[in-house]
Amino acid sequence: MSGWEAIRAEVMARIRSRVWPPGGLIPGEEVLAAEFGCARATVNRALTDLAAAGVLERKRKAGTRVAMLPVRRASFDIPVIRAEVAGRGQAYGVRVLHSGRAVPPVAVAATLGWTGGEMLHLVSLHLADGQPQVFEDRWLNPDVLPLVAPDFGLISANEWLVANVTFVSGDIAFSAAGATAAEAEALSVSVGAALFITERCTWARDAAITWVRLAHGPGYRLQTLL
Amino acid sequence: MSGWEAIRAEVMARIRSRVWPPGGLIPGEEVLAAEFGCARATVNRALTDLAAAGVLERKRKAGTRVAMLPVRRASFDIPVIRAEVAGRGQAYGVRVLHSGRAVPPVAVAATLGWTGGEMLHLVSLHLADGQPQVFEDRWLNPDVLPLVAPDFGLISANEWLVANVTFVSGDIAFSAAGATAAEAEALSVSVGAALFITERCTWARDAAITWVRLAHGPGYRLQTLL
DNA sequence: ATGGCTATTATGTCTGGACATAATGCAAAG
DNA sequence: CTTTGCATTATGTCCAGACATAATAGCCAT
Repeated sequence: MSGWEAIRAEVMARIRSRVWPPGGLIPGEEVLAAEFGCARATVNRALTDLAAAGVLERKRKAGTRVAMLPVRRASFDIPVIRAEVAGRGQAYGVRVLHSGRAVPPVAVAATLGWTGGEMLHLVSLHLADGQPQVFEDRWLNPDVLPLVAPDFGLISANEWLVANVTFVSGDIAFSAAGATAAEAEALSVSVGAALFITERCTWARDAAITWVRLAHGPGYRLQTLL
Repeated sequence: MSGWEAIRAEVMARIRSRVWPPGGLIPGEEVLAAEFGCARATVNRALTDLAAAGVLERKRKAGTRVAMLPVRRASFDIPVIRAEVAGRGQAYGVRVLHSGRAVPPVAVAATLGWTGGEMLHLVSLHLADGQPQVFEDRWLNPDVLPLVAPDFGLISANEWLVANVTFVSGDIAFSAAGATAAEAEALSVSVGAALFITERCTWARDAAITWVRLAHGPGYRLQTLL
């Protein structure tokens, strides 16, 4: 029960018991090192970790203080549909509903910064034990694909991209939206039913790779411990 | 352009350019330290950071390999309503719609592990420039409150708790749901409209503190960079 | 008072060394 | 052939000291 994790635990205990109240300044690293009988680097390791978790706020010279809001940041694993389904012991499957080339909607082109013409448009449905789970609407930059496009009915587009395309940056957003007609039919819900939406964009060095919108069926939750 | 962040950047560059492909084993810390002309601890700092971000997977003796899924983990700041509203330059306000004591619904009691009788029930509406933003439904353990309860019309329950109650653990979940009658009226949307839901539970050492469900108005997005 | 300069100080980072720990693979014993 | 145990090895952690950096606080001149 020693090491930097023990120090982190002790610091957390003092924060929770309000020995060090929110907003309060805590002793400097050297003082704590002396108290715990370890090197300053070890205290630094613990405090840096807590700062990364949002529990502490550190500034040079100003010192370290307890964050006003004890839990400011949460992190969780981005779900991979196949892994999620397999994790529940169900059989995973994809069904391609539509595949073709078209000019993307303005909203998609704008988000990706796409100024070319047509993109590859792929609409598919992810299944668990044959039951519809997630409705996927994806636009792909055709330049990132090989001349002979892979068969996205065999491997999901997401997994093919992860394995074959160098990605540089991206963003992800969560929201709620009513089911469109296409989504409603594919997911067997009524039009307008509340769906959980994940929207993801990825870019290579200077070119867009893909934009994807996942509509999760009812009951879907994204959960994490604080 | 030196230091452990430079090493992290260089490692990332090699991963992205597929010099080190997904699933591949990368050189050991000592080898990299020699190559970069720095101490092993510095390489360790960089690799540990990338492992925390989910980009690398490290195991003693087995070595370090590039994660199969390049972005497995995302983190973002948990929004604090008052801060969000203020950040947009709008005036923040709360309106308490209901306040009283009652036995909580089974679902709430079960999630919190509450076996007592009545809890404090608080329904309020968060406003930005007078416009409804978020509908809050909260159940509070009365034991954590002082004899003279604070006025939650002046300070939001969340902020009072953060400042006054020692919290130990909790969890948070995001989902989508259709607006209930009460939510629809308060937020000026139609019944059944898709709302983004945040649900949070917190516990003290052994007792429940609070359960809260926030229903965000249409257009709400939770966004983060990858 | 006010503006800018400087000394101080807490954290950030790095070094080069050390021991701890866990997992692997080989070798010896059953 | 299987199992047990040991040596090897890569990462995990730690130390003591050093310098870098940023931000504060006080000082001084205007």
